[in-house]
Amino acid sequence: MQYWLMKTEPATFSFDDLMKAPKRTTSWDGVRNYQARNFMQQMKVGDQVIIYHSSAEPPGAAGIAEVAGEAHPDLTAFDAKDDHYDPGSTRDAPRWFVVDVRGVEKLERLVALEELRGNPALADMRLLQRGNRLSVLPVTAAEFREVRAMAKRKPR
DNA sequence: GCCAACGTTGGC
DNA sequence: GCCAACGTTGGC
Repeated sequence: MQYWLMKTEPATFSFDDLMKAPKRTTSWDGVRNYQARNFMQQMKVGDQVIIYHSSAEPPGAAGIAEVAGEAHPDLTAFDAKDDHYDPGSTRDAPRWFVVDVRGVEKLERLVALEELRGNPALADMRLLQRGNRLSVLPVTAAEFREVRAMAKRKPR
């Protein structure tokens, strides 16, 4: 089993939106970055995912999800009217993929980015590396456990 | 293959 | 709204 972190802007699609979705599941569409795509293609059913709220006040880890369906073509790339349309992706040769993500549980509290940065146990977390902009990132098992543990403790 | 211009992400 | 840190595009 592997662990991941996926970013979303809660103003567009929040963790609560995921929990309210049919079967608490949604296709994670719109990823248009090759490195992020490659990570999604590595995901297996049952992999655990931290859902992270970006461009939020405050930004931080909001909830836990799991991979419910492995990579398959992102249909929004074929739709000329969609914001994420890419004429370079065709049904014969899809360029972009989604995974299906199922909400598992909301964290007891949002663990803010600032607090993640302040935790020495997370010093190597990829999310916190300078200049990181990837919307899909691997997380180690230890980092995953630590973020969950932080949500159960009082904020510092 | 180089690299300047441009677009995007995302924290602040 | 600003801007650093990217990734992408396209001329050459």
